[in-house]
Amino acid sequence: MLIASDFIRGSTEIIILAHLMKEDSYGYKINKSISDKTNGQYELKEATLYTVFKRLEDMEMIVSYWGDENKAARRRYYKITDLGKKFYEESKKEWEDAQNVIAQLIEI
Amino acid sequence: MLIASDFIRGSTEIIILAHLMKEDSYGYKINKSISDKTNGQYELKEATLYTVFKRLEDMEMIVSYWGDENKAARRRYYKITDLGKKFYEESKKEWEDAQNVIAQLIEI
DNA sequence: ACATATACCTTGACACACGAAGTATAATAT
DNA sequence: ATATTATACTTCGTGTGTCAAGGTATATGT
Repeated sequence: MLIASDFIRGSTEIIILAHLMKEDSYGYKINKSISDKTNGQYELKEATLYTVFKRLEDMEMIVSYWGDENKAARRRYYKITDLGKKFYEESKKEWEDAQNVIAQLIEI
Repeated sequence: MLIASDFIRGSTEIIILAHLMKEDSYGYKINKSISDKTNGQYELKEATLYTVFKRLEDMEMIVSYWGDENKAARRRYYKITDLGKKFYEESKKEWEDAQNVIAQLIEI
């Protein structure tokens, strides 16, 4: 079953940052990873993905650099900054708080 | 701490329907209840609240009627329909699924 | 030659939440 | 008496995040 995007909205930044906490990565790979991890239940649309990268870079949560592939299509890698790491940890707490609040309100 | 509204987005309908599952109610009271239940961590803005009522009524999830108060300010009461009850139960399941998916993606 | 997979980018539209403002009555404080 | 606060609903315009639809480019398989 597919996940309604309005339930995910606002979580895309954290999801991407969570990936970058592990290692530098690039858009296409991150999206594949999301799709795999959720058994196809969820995947970001490309337009959304690159919009979020742009936003996170403007916020200085991530920086980007071109991979030196001489073979395949060029990849733009993203790296999380110290600010981004801090933001990720805080956002995760906020997310948990929000889930608790909503769960209480809808009586789960 | 206040809850970021993007974490709530998409949950407002369920939150309101959850209240109406208990009993018919009106906007002001529902919002007070939300504020009380969350110890002030969250409250819907009035514009949002009435927008959601409008949307739910258009979707035939709820119906409304004027209260017969002869004393205080007039109240518009809302009642959940059978369709609304069904929608509520389904949405709750979807919400839980979405939370599990996100939790997995951000490694909680 | 053609299709498919990889990989990135941009533009415009849409839906939801919200800020700001307004209307109206009842209760309470000064 | 009159000013303020609490109750209660409404409408209009704006902003943000997501997405549909389109595009570019290279490598590999058939």
